[in-house]
Amino acid sequence: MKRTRCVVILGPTAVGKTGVSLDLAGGSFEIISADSVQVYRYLDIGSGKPERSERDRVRHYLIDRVEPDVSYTAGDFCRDADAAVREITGRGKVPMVVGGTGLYIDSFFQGLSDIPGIPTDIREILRDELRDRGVESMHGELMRVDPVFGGKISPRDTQRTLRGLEVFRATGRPLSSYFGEKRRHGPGDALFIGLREERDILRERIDRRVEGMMARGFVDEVRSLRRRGYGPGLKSMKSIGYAEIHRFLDGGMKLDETVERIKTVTKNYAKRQMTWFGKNSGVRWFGPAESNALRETVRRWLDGK
RNA sequence: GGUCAGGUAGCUCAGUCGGUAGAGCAGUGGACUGAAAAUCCACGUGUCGACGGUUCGAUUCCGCCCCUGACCA
Repeated sequence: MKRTRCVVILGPTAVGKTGVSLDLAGGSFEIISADSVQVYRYLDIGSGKPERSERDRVRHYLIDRVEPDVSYTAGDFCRDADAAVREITGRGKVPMVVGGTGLYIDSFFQGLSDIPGIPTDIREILRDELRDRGVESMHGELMRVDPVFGGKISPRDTQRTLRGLEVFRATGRPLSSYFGEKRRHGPGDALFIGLREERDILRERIDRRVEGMMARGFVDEVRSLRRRGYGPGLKSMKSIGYAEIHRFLDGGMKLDETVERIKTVTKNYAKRQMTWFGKNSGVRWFGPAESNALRETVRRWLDGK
């Protein structure tokens, strides 16, 4: 078996990826969700998961993959997506990767360096040190052990500073020393399709989408998450909307402010996604009026074995 | 009607002991190797409410007017 064929649908939030992918799926595709929030069980409304009925119609992978208290990563995604691709092709179908998490998609198709997992105690120690010393001091330490990586990031970039340090402490090697060693993951033969929408229209769609989530009981969803013991400290609960509603439930914001805030941060996010995907060469972009051309492109690609 | 507090960037506000002003948020552009819906970087000229006065010079001081809020009637 050589290169597995695969279609990828990407684009900013609220652009309509779910609808388009379900339209295209027909009987020949099964969908792999490349979405860092839809992987979590119980995060349904706020993550914009496809409806149950839609998931019954077309088989979906990597939705509800883990409980909300685990920390799912890009590496996990690569492994899981790999297995899903194998399963789908084994069933005689074509995998369609659909999602807006650029890091997941790039990691899967361009590969991720093979860095060992980090023991949780190292992460905990780092978090304590961060609290005591502050980011800049931590970044100073990173500059001593990995000036290449440290020099590329801001001294205030908490996330990457900690990442650099945890890799060094766990493996004794600078993170940057792994960068040359890439392991290829995804299928080599993929058709990348980007969904685009005019900026102002996308912003309006986001407003309506957030309002729809609130109407469908987003707040209750977060309440029940809390009842199950999934509090605001969890990684999954830092996701857009969830973090804001936790704050609302803790009395930190009024409801109307919360809704406005969610709309705003969703728009911020859509912009970041467009920046990410914009860098991606080899993506064929389609607007909302070009669904026929899109369909035709996919059909031709499928037939052109 | 009176008193007090305000009217400064799209929004919330800071400031100028008189020399035409700057933060946060928003917005725009960008980065991105296992938390990525995360994390981070860059970009700040606007009749400083209107009109007069004082002054070499007023957004700043004075007068008057308009608007907003609170309180008193």
